[in-house]
Amino acid sequence: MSIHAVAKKAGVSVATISRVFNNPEKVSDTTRERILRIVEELGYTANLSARTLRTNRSKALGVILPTLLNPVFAECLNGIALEAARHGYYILPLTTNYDVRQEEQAVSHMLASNADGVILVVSNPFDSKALVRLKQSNTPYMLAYNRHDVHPYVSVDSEAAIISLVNHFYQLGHRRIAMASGTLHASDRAQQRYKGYTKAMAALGLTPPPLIEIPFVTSVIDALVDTLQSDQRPTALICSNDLLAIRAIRAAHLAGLSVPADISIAGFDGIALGQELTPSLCSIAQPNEEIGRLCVEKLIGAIHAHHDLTPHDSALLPYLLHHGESCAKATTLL
Amino acid sequence: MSIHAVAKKAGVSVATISRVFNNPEKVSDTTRERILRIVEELGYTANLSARTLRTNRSKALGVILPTLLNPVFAECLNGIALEAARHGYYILPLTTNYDVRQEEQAVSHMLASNADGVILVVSNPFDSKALVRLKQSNTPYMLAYNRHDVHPYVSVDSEAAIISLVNHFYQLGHRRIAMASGTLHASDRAQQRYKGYTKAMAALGLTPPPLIEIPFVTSVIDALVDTLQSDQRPTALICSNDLLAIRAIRAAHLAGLSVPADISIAGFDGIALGQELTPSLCSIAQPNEEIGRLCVEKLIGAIHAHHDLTPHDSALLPYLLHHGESCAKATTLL
DNA sequence: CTGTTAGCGCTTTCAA
DNA sequence: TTGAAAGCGCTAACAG
Repeated sequence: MSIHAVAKKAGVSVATISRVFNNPEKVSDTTRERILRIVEELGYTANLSARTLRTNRSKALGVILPTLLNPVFAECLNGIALEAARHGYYILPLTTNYDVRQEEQAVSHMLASNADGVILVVSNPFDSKALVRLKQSNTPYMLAYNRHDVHPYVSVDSEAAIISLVNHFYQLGHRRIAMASGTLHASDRAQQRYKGYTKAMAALGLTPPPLIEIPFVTSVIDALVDTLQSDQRPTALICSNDLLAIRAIRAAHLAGLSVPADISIAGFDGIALGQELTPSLCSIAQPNEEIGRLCVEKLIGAIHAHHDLTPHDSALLPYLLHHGESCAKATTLL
Repeated sequence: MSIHAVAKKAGVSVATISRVFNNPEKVSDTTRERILRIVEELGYTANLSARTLRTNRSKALGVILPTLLNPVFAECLNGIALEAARHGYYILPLTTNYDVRQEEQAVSHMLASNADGVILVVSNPFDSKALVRLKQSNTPYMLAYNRHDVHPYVSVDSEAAIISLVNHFYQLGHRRIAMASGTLHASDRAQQRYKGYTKAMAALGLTPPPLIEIPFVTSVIDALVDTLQSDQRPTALICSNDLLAIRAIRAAHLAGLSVPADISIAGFDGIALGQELTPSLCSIAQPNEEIGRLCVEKLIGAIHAHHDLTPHDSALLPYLLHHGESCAKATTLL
């Protein structure tokens, strides 16, 4: 079913059919309507590969994310999808599972697929070959969640966010405030969050216990139960993301502690599900959908203006401290 | 950066470059290696639009899902992505937000994008225009989660699953077993699950209370709190999916009930997160990744064999009853 | 083993 | 307002 079949049936040239879709005002009302009827009747849809090849524009935005199993990214993708659709763009999502090799492949795929722009989150923007490749390609792109001086990004100030969280705990009477994180070197966000933690602790004159760094392969619960059972256990635990916080709550439960009576636990990300849990999750909430939406808005702006995005286009969005039930005042017993 | 640039730089014809990628054995070792070096140097990647247009194969599988905000579908997509990658296929995911109009658009987009096959879950396969369109297109497709006699699908026997769950509750001493569900007409799965519930209750000689049907727009918690506070409240509640069950647990909490001491709550889907919660979620677990994986396997088999998939290719995968902490023996007080 | 060439379906200039 | 025709980048005969 090609444009030729439609042209033949309508008794016009293929150019006219094409115009009906791309420059409808250049076709007389009567023929346009007749053609549209035939198109409907035949169920014709333009072949996007041919269109893309010819115009060198795909109307598709590539989206490269670590995983969709973490709702943070699913929420962000949702924001991207809605805004893209609003502008008549398709999206081409790909996940990398936090693997730099896959990040590079994903970028290659986006370029090969003629994506008009790319939104991506990489493990580490400071040594990402994928990012270099993308920058060289002259395809407009936007980092989400990552932050780097020479690349445009949309993110939140994680460091400041954690500082405000530590201060919040302090005001609730907590002194033994610990932090748990995934592998630090695998994520610049985790690094920023940890940095905020050490800064805040220092500013308060508190000695931070060593970071509880949990490798990907390790069971979070196994890693935490020991710490939580020691008699020098923290009264408050900051987790570098919400999924980790949920597991920490379970670890506390298995260690015989109740949350928040015995220990306060907070996360980072603000996944929607956190508010539905019992206890509801205390978390630094990022505007995940809005991060995605804004990336699209800026990207499409750049595409239409025929210019690339620069660090000057970066944006830092406000975060929110969700006061969930998983955090409470420190008991004076410890 | 086209194939011509590479050919020019290598001093060969474009055909040779093409062969290096598609029939490497037809090119002498020395030229092949030289060309690969140049390709690397130039960062050349074949233009997929051109390739697809020419070959009429995209090596892409379309995936149409209701939403990625429900982990069931994110998990399924993950299974799809892994298996597709293993076979050298890309995926082209699209979400429809349970909207039939968007389902139709998604199918159109997949056809326009020359997807070699499509995996989809629709609201209701019995009146889906999207599904009819797809069937007529001669593009191989596979339904996931849905079940219908004239379409190929991969799913689980939801009805039998719920029956076993009701019996499980019965054996735990529960008699007032209620069910909550999203809008029934919007999902054939919800219908199957409800049917299993009424059948099982009848077989046990129990009178089922009316289904608690919760429209999309309504707050689940508001909808449930009343029921849970009545003195004829159920001692066990079956939710037609895990997200609903998580909200029901919260509603119980707000109604002053503790789970599972006062009320047992079970879900359906077996999202991975359910096992990390406290209490861990009792749920009928579907093999979500395997459902996705199998869809891909069958689809690629059909693509390579140049035949369509038929109802004969359908598969019903085994489910598992996760005995989570959210369910327990009925207290004899009621 | 390598080159020449037609043509996939579409858009777009140019001419009528 | 419409048509003819070139050409986007690639693959796959076919020829050598």
